[in-house]
Amino acid sequence: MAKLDFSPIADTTRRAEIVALLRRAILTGQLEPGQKLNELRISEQMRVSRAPLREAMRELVQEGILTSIPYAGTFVIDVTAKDIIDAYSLNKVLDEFAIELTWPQRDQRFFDELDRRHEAVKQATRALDTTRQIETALQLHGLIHEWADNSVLLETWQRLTSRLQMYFALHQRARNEPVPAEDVHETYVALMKGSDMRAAQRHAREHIDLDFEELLSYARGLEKRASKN
Amino acid sequence: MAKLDFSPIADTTRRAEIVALLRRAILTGQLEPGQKLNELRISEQMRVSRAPLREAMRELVQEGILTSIPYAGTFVIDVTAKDIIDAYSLNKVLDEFAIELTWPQRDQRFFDELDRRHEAVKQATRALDTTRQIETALQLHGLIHEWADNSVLLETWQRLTSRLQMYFALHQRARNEPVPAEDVHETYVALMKGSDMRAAQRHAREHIDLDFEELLSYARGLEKRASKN
DNA sequence: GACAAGCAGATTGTCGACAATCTAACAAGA
DNA sequence: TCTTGTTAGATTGTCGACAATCTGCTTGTC
Repeated sequence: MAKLDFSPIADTTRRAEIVALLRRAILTGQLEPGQKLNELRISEQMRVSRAPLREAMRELVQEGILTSIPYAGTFVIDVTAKDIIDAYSLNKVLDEFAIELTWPQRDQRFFDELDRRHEAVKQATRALDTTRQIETALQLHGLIHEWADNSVLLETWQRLTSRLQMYFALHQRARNEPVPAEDVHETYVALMKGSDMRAAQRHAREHIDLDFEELLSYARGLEKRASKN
Repeated sequence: MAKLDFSPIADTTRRAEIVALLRRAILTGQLEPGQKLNELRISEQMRVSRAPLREAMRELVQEGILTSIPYAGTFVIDVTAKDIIDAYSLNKVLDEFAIELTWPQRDQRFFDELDRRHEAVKQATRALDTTRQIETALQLHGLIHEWADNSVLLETWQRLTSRLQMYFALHQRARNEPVPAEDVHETYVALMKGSDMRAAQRHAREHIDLDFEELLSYARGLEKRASKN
């Protein structure tokens, strides 16, 4: 028999498609933080009944990007400066752990995949596609978590990433400048190919802090705006 | 005005109650790993319709203790030795982080709460109430995560804890001996009250490893049994 | 004008029924 | 005997309607 790997077939339920649609809308900032999701309106727009929509929303609530208040409604989570700080500081810890687990397992396939994802970021950057740039950067970043061979870590990181992606998207949306033009991942990729694990861990931590400062200033702006109400 | 803290009123939806019921059934091992949840049967037993039940199940799927296959059913997650290893190794990392965050914030209220929870564990142990013993031990363990003042960390730890509680419950159920009789938390509490943070972190890691060995042997048994089918 | 009671509209929560899909058993053919 | 097609039953996925709850406005009273 030919040894062909079939990928799992796509989810065929409306629910799964709704989840994907909503998640994308939230993570790209099309649905803004705090905004209420009206079930009737959305279900009519999507041409589905409220049952699968509500189930989809329950999933996203547990995923941490929606929040629900009984009999009041379901809302996109609010973004506070503290949330961003918390998410980032945990992300650092997870990254250090992921690098530690991945390190002894690096092989040619890992390096190839690293390059592939790095290339995808550069391409999105050249195309000035900010949404895609965020996505690809997080995917590059996520390789160590996939490679770490720890399903709980991967799952945890993916949950965290949802929020990070949302924060970045909001940030990008807020300032209308184009994205950081130059390639900030060059050093990271080089270090992950190198032989000094501690250095890689250190850089991951510092590199994060870099983007972080920008995000935080955005979040502080949000805070101020909110406190006026 | 009298400064009285009101606790939030109970969730009034059926969905929330169903979630609580199902979670408890799973975490105490009344529903076994791999077991299928028949929607019609459960909804009849609980005297509710399938809609809130299905929404509840979606939540528990995202919580990581159920797994769903479209048109096939929703099942209690399987427990493999690797899952336990993964969960525990991540738990160690989170613990170290939580201790680091909590350390500078420890105050009298913290110490009091530590003692209170410690006392609850001892009481459950004396009463030979294994289920409650697991619960209280995890609550004692969770104090550092609550005190760390990092909402993302807390949320992450709670997700992880669900599984740990399930693993422990299964383990306790498997062997019919009474639980570890003596108080294994004495040292931990003392260290958390002390002044050597590194020592506390080290102990948390080692103490975990202790219980861990027992759990693992249980998981390996499961593996063997599964591979025979 | 301030305030409470009550009503109307909108929205969420829940229900029972129907449609789509899967599973397992059986039959037909090579 | 093995494979393939068919069918019946059971189960999950989805729908439209109804019940419970909230919100904001109006009304009446002081």
